[in-house]
Parts: sequence; C-alpha cells; structure tokens
Amino acid sequence: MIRLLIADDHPIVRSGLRAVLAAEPDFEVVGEAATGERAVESARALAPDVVLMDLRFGPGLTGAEATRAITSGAGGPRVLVLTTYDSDADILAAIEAGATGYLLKDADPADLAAAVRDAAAGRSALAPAVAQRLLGRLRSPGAALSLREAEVLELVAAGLSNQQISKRLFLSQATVKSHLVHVYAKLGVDNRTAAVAAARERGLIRP
Amino acid sequence: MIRLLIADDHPIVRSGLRAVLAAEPDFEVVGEAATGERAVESARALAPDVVLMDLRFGPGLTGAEATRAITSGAGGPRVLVLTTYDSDADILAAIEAGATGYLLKDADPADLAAAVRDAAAGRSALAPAVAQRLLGRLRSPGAALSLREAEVLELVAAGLSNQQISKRLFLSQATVKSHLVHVYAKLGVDNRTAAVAAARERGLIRP
DNA sequence: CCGGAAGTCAACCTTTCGGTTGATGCCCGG
DNA sequence: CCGGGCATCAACCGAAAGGTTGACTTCCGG
Repeated sequence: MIRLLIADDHPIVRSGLRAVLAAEPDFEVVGEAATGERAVESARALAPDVVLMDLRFGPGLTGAEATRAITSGAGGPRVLVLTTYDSDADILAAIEAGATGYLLKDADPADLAAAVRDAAAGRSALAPAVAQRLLGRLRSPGAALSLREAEVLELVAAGLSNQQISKRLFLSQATVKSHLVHVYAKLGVDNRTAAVAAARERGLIRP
Repeated sequence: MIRLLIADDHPIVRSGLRAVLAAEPDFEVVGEAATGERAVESARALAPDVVLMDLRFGPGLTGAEATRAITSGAGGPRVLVLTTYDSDADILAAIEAGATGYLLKDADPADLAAAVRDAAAGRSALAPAVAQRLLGRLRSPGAALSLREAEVLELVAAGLSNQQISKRLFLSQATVKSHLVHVYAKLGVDNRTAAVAAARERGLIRP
C-alpha cells in the first residue's frame, strides 16, 4: 500500500487527484494540503510514502521550497511534482530541491499512477516534455541558462529592478548584474527587455 | 436536474469536477470534452444546460472561440468559464464570446455549485477577483492606451531600445520617451519591463 | 586532485532610461 | 472658438542599467 499526500491549492484538483488515485487498489490518500506550509507539516505528521506537490501556491512557500523542506531530512517521503508549468526555471528549481519526479497536469491517470509507483520505489519519473527539455540542456550546455540566471530573468520579466531582485533573492546588486550579463551573452541580446522577449520566444520562462 | 458538460484538457481536473459536482443531487454530468472542438460537438449533440469551459486547451480552438461557437445559436446552453487565469485579455475575450459566468479554479466546491445554478438560470456569476478587475476597468477608463502609446509599448515588449523604436516609427527619441512616460503613468509603473509585464497581465499587447 | 563552471561580490566607468519643463501643431466636441 | 487630448520635439539632470575587470568560494567530473 502506497500512502499519498496531495499538496495543491485548488480544491478541484485535489478532488480530481483523489478520484483518479482511488481507482488504484494499492494507493491510499492519507491527507491533503492547500499551502506549502501545510504540506511540510502534513508530510512530517502523516509520514506518507509520496507527496504529490504543486509548484505554485498563493502566498507563502512555493512548491520548490516546500519540496526542499520535506526532502531535507533522511528517510523522508519522495516528492513527485505535479504542475501545469514546464519552464526551465520551474523544472530546475524542483529537481534541485530534491523532487523525485516531475509530471504535468495534462498527464493521463495511467501515467500518473505509474509515476507514483516509480516515485515510491525511488525511481525518477519525468514527463516527456520535461525530459526533452533536460536533454536539450545537456546537448547544448552553453546555450541554456543556469538555475540562478533563470530565476533572475523571471523576476526581470515580472518588471522588477535590479535593486528589487537583489532584495528578493538575498543578493547584492553586483551579483544580479553579473547574472544578467551572462544571460545577455547566452541569449545574444544587450538589454533586459530584449532578454525577456528572447526568453519568451524560446520557452525559457513561463508565459 | 441540471445537465452539465465539462470541457477541460486536463483529465485530473475533469475527474475533480465530476467528483465535486456529483455531490450535488440536482446535477448530472452528461459528458466531457478534452478539446475546444470536442466541446462544440458535444454541446450540440448532448444539449446540456451548462457547459463548464476551460479557456486554454493545447492546440486548436481556444476556450473563448469554443464559447462563441456554442453560444452563437439561440437556445443553446449557458457557458460558465472555469479557468486558472484572470488577465484582462482572458476575461474580456470570454465575456465578449458570450460566457454567462467566470470562475477561477481555486473556487470552493460550494461556490462552484452556486455558480452552476446561477448559470443554469441565466444569472451571471463572477469570481470576486474577476468582478474587481471589471469594475476597476469601468472606474478608470482613462487607463486605456492611445494607439501611438500601444505601438511604442509593443516595440518595447519586443526588446527594442528607445533609439531603435524612434527609427522604426520615424520619431525622435524625445517623442518615444514622452509616449513611454504616459504609458507608465497609465499603467502605474515606473520602468519599461514593468510596463510590459503590466500590459501582458491586462492583455493590452498581443502574446 | 586539479580545472572549470557556477555563484557570489566590489569598484569603476559609460550609456541608456526616467522624469521634468516647456513648446508647437492638430483635431475634435461642447 | 476654445479647451483638451493627442502627437511631436528639445534640453537638461539624476538614477538605473550595462559592461569590464578581478577576485573568492563551492561543487563536480575527469
């Protein structure tokens, strides 16, 4: 029996996951969480085998941060990320935070069940689109943005100044500028708005 | 008995909606559709009372286009939009296409059920965040950009510098700056990347 | 164990952008 | 016919961003 915790801020999605997972005789949903903080608490209290984790919650912890907190201790549950988004920044942040798998919400119930079993056994499961993106990075490492660079660029795209970004990420402005210079070089541009436009075209940041 | 058709590209969300709606004794889910095209076909074939419509599908018809097709004939079903997104562009497109209501996916099951009953009776139901956005538009109509301002902003979003924009539009840099200052004031921001982000959120420039 | 990539930061300089003031002409509607 | 929004431009100043150099640490892979 695989014990599951569902972490998603949408009640409808939680119900959908419950319904889909209930069809599998060896799955048991032991809890739900609507925020990142609750997910961390419940993961400790309920000791599930696998946490199904969304990446975006409203305010508070992000899914990646919650994932890091849950997987930091030894012997903790596996985290299977289940989200709508497949930008480089999302994927890298989740994997770097310790996620065992990364699925997209348009997955079939059958694929989802298979991924849960993989995660429970410690095997990694990636959605095809996600796997393709990661392989693409390996093939042309020079062209791909690093995690930190992608994070900075996301905040640039959101309209933040270097000053604001440095505060948000606990960096100096010098570091933010340093990352951006590298981003410009990799994308072949020379200013922030052009970088955002180029990154959008290539699917490097979320829409 | 209210007959429902669910149109969403995510199997998990469809299952969740089925589960949530099944709790209401006077609801009956008569069909599901995973694309905009299928939604239009099923709406004709099954003659539901209310269609729960997502706005984003993969390729093919968008939710707004499907909504237009479904509501164009007289006596057709009501369309209740149920989506994750609340940008001006999404909301206006859906309403203009004939949607009776607009809910967000983080809605409670109870709110969803109430909105379905409202829609079935022809009453409009809007999520609070959506209603607020629409009222904000009515309150400050001056916030709309002039043609020239929008043109300049589009080029900013494409990553051009003021210098490049001035050449492209046969203007002086002073004029470009002048337009941008007005754009910033109307959007409530103070730099170009934030203006692009704000304009995207409000659907003021094309994706 | 060593080289390289990633991440962090400082100092310095140049260019661009943001913001203001003021000015001209046009066209529309009260 | 005149106020006001729109569009155009100039000159100016301070702030932000862009670019370079150099330096330090950590982590990973050969």
